[in-house]
Amino acid sequence: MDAPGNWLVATDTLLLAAQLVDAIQEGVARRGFADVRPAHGFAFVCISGGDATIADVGEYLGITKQAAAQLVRQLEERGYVTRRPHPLDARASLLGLTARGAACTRAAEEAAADAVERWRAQLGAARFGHLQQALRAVVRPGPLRPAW
Amino acid sequence: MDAPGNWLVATDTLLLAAQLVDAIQEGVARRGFADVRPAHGFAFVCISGGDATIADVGEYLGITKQAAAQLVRQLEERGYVTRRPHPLDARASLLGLTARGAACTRAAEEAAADAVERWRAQLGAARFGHLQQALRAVVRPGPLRPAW
DNA sequence: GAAAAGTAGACAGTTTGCTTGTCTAAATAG
DNA sequence: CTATTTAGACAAGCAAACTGTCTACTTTTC
Repeated sequence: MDAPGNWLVATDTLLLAAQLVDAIQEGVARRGFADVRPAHGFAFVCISGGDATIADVGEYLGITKQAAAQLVRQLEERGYVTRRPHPLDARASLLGLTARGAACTRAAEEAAADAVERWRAQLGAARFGHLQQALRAVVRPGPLRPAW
Repeated sequence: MDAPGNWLVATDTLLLAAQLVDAIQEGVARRGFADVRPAHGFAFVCISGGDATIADVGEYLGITKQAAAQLVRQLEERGYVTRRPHPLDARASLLGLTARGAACTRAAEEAAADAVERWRAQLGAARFGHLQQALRAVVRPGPLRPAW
């Protein structure tokens, strides 16, 4: 029941994710976006989908509306996000990425791709494919919370 | 260069790690340890190694000595950790796990093993073995910081 | 062996990211 | 038209991190 390898797999997973986050963070900063945190990047993903509101961002990140509002305000002040009135609901605002926001999203994707590319190089195409498949199979879709 | 699958692999990795953290946290709480956070668990790993000081914990977790001191104080108050004088250095204290601390560590390992066991069940032995191997191959040893 | 420099950890204050609670204005259901 | 829900703002509070400063002890250097 208590397969000894399982704990090792767990720590490897956590360690790998932590290193990936660090690599993305570092790569994004190196590309000129030093004032964004990982959670901001995840918010970008949600916002770039188009037509997201503050409440949507909150639900996506698994935080309260208030926390999401604060996060969006920061991104607005820093020039990553704009708000325009919702055409159908005068209470709400629709969020959108500025050019800088889109550039930052691209930087994050590039940094992530670079890091993952190293995995591919280390594993070779076949084993990398297995990894890719296995991840897809065990992960459940859900919000990308900046947990722990 | 910009392999489209890479970003997906990255988000799957992050998502999987977040879900794993949640599962461990939930399993540990269900086993009777509701007052510990993930970072505490990582501190236990460091402390259970034996002969760790507060500064060691701080370095291991990638936080300042002050933050580590506060964390250790909480764990002491909650009965997970003890301090004894350092035999060679009157300034320092050596940390150790109490029985409760050891039990909590075991609970975390069990919860993690349970979560990973689900992966094994979903993948089958062969594909799980590939995952295990691939993780081992790409992860670099390092401190298990509660990053992001 | 004494003076200088470094280190372990405590104490105090500040920042930050999140929380709950309350409020408004607008939308929707009856 | 009234009652309920909802989007988001405002305020206060909490907790985990940070920096800065201090004391006591060790280690290094002369």
